[in-house]
Amino acid sequence: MARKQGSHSGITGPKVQDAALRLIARHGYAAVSMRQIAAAVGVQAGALYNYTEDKQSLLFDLMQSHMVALLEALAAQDLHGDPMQQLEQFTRFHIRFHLPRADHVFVSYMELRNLSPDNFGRIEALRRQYENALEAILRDGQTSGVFAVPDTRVTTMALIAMLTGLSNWYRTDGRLAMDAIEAMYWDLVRKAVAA
Amino acid sequence: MARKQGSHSGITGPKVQDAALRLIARHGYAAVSMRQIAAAVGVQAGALYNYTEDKQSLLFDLMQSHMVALLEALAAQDLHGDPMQQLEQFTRFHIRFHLPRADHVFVSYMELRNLSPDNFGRIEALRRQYENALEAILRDGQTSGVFAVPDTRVTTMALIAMLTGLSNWYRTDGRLAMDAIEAMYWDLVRKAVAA
DNA sequence: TTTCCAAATGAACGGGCGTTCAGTTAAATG
DNA sequence: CATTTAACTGAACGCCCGTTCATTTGGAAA
Repeated sequence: MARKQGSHSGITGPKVQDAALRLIARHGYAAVSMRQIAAAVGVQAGALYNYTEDKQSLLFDLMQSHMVALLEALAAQDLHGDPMQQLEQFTRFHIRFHLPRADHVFVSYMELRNLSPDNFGRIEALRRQYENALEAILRDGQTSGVFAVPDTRVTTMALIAMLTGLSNWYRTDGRLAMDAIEAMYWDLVRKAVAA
Repeated sequence: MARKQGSHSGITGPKVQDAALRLIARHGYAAVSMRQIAAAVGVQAGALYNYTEDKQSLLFDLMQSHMVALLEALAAQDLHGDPMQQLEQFTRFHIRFHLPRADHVFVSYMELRNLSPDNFGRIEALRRQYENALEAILRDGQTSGVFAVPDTRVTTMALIAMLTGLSNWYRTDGRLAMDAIEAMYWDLVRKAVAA
């Protein structure tokens, strides 16, 4: 019953990624089987291997594409103005990028230990790039006297944890809209680092 | 070769918990087998069932004991003084309690989705108790005008995420001692909520 | 209409899984 | 020393795992 209607490679491929993302975010990489992913796509397990080398690559590709999209979107922001303005742009960008991608965020931060050592190193390097972008803003502000942070590295990690943690409890049907959340978090960030 | 020397139930029991905690923190609940845990303890897989009803209970007990210990330690703090002082005590307590328990923290925040619905509800209730303790302080400070937070619930979640995230990158052999970290995080927290 | 081949099937591979349990061991008890 | 029993073994249960591959299918190309 192969190829029931039309050529499928352009359709099934993305469906595999989508199903894998949703299932892994929900149950965890180790708890999801290739047969479950295949069932969600509507094929047999063997067919998945037309679209991924193996299960590990499936996880790595999900995480890499998320990180690459994040870094590209950040670059496209073209942050400008003084450090305080740049920090506001970064903060709002972070929230706006992450909130609609709850599954990606979940997988990227919870499944690091299921990556092979090589793949872990690659994802870590991308993460560090992103952290460094924030730290550069904090250093600029510290130098120019706009910020008074105890340590730029520690503050970077603290702020990213605070912002990313939002994805763990925010619900689109909750009592607060994204704009309101964004304003509240910017308020907290601004005060925390202000001189 | 049963019972090689002395009665073991008081020894093997804790060893099972320790091995399970370390292995689950390292590899994840679903990725760790009962046989691996047994091997780390030095027994056969079947012997584990003298100490736990099943694998699920092993995970739940680890998380519950962590949360109960956290709430008991918090109660023992007997927070006193004005809201700002109480917030400082809470912040420093949180860091001092969590930093030496990296494995417990990791498991408690990463394996929630591997709990059965009933067990999930129980752990969530304990977590909410802890969050509420912080939110009560924030509300007091907001009422008395010492704090100026945008929303006590949002601020609670933001602060806890920031503080707990520390466990994900702090290394005891890193460049910063716990006391220094504690002071830095308190600095960030204080400024973020101050009126 | 015939040929071609991308796409998917379905069975099979060896192996590991959580859990149970009859049997064995050796420390504790009398 | 004889008995009891807590602690553990080792084998077995049925089941699911990731991955491979010969085979089948049916739309597209000639």
